[in-house]
Amino acid sequence: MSDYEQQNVPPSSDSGRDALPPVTQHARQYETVRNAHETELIEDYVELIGDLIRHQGEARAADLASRMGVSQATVSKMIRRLKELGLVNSQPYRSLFLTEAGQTMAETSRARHDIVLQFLRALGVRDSTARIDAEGMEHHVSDETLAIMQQFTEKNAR
Amino acid sequence: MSDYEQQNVPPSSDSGRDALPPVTQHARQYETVRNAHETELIEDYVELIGDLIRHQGEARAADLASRMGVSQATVSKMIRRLKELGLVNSQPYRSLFLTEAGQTMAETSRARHDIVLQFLRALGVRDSTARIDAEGMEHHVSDETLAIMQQFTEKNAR
DNA sequence: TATAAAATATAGCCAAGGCTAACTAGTTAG
DNA sequence: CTAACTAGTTAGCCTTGGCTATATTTTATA
Ligand SMILES: [Mn+2]
Ligand SMILES: [Mn+2]
Ligand SMILES: [Mn+2]
Ligand SMILES: [Mn+2]
Repeated sequence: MSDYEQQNVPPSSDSGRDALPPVTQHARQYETVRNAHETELIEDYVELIGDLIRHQGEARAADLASRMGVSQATVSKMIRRLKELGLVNSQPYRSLFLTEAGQTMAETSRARHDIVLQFLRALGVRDSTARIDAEGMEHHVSDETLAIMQQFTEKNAR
Repeated sequence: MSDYEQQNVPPSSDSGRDALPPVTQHARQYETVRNAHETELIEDYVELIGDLIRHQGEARAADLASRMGVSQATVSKMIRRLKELGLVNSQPYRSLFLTEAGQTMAETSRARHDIVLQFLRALGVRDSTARIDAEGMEHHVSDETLAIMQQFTEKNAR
């Protein structure tokens, strides 16, 4: 009964600047983000396993835990998932290996990660900040944008 | 007993190019990403509610659902969370309002979102791609990088 | 070579963020 | 003014990705 309205500035045609995107396109934006989040962690783990093998000769669960900043139990559970997904091979209590599919994913992810990182550095972002930002951004950069970043980096300095 | 080793290329000093970051710093990268993911959705909802109010005069749960590409049940649950967090006010079955805190968050998020979007456009990314990428990237861009993006956009065209 | 320590695994708990199905409240048309 | 439709809520289920505590297995050391 009593009107509880608090403000309710009416549309008045064009209140703000940029209009809202069409509903379908808008929904696609968020859907893309949700999809990226589904694979993000998987990619980071696989990429890290690949990096550990390249840099230290082997990947142990304990290294994953300390580098990820997460408990060993969390890593253990994740490794089970990676095996189920056919990305990792290992015997219990032994170090980890990437399957063919895992190696492919690791390479793809690392390449993408590097492009984003180098782009940020080329833009003028400090190295430690660039590393942090790249870790999150890499999963949300389209191929189109990635290509443009790579060109930019090539042109602008090293 | 039998050796199951598959490859195991030893460290050989410097296998790859860029060395791995120190463990603590490396962990901080992933922690930052995890933190961003905790607030991401909240920010997107609040930002969207603000945008709907600005552009259509009110924000209804149904609009949130169609724009987010998600079921009404999901939105309803989220709204309860937003209320618990003190970001949103509403009576059951009525439209949504932002609290003071909610408005502040909406403005901050929108400003950040716009900077990232305009930066991508200035870089040369097509509009529809830029919108998709910005929706995910915005949550992983540090203040430092954001400032640099803004400068870049100002210098480089519109 | 026992035994202590370190690494890995498993169990069980929790919160977030999806979903469908069933129910309830508001709004609109006849 | 009632019936039908639309909008919003609630319940219950699921997966993901954290955690702690407790086993188990390997590895190192006395
Ligand atoms: Mn990452
Ligand atoms: Mn993300
Ligand atoms: Mn946004
Ligand atoms: Mn977003």
